[in-house]
Amino acid sequence: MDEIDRKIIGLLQNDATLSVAQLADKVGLSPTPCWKRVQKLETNGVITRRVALVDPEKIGVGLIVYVAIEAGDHTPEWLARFTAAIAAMPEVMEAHRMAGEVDYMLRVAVTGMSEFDALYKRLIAAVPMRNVTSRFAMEGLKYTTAYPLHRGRFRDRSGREGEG
Amino acid sequence: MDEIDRKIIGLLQNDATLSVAQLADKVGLSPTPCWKRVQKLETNGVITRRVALVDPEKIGVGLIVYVAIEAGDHTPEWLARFTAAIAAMPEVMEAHRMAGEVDYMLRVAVTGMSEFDALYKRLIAAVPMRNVTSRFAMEGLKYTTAYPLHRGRFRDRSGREGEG
DNA sequence: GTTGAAACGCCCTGATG
DNA sequence: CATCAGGGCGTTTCAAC
Repeated sequence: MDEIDRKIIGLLQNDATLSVAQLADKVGLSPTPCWKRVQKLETNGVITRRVALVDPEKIGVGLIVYVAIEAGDHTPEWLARFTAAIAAMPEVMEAHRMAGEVDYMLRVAVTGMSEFDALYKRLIAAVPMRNVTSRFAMEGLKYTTAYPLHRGRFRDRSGREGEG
Repeated sequence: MDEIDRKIIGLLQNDATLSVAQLADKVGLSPTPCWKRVQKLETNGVITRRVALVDPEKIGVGLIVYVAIEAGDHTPEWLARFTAAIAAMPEVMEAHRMAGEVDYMLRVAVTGMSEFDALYKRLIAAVPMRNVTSRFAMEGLKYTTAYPLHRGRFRDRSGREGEG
């Protein structure tokens, strides 16, 4: 994982339709080794998948809601049931277990308030909640799936800190 | 935008490496019209881009933080400066203007606490803040870029409600 | 909508230096 | 790492039904 690998990742995170030839040109490599690097990034699990991004407004899921949840109780069973419940809900696009007051944060995409209300009811029916706070988005200011890449800050297999 | 289009979107949201032939087979179409539908979805802006998704842990950005912000003042200038500031910060992967108490929500990806602290300082230096509340993710339970697709609930060009 | 068939480019794999 | 060469697949466009 060197500077060239990071360049490849950065480019592919923004446009996965780039051909190996174009990619090689942009990172200053010939196609063959560039192709091998891409393969290795995929087999190593760095690049996990290639997907199409869709305009949510165009398909009618314009309402984004952030949901902060406090668990009803703190048991493995609760977590298991909660995890299974949100896994089965396509409207829940993201879920994290948090540090601090709030136990879980969800990012939800729905068509509108009525659909969100239905989701809320399914959620509280699936598992007991101590508190649920929903925050509704009015306007999207920024959205990207590209993670930030740092000049040479990473941790390699041996566990040492790296610096490009 | 009919049921077949929605199937195509659903499949491509999960795997953009599918060939037109495979896609056509899965949606019950022959390759030619299937290819035309994909083209139309792209020119109409439904499919906006194709990107590679990366494992954040593998590239060292394992810390996800949700930041709730109350604006220092409510003026167009504040919003303009804030928007410009976060646009220039690759660590800020998502930003929404919210309804209710919290004015803005950010989703941030960083290498660790020290980097988050540096980002926080850049943020409050860029524009005055009334309140900033940061919540740190311990564990990711779910993540998808695929928006939910509803059986025939959409709004077509003429503005009428549609039902498949 | 369907099938069939072209042309072209790219993917992927070897070989060599 | 670079370059060259090749087979095979997929895309893209065309024709006709």
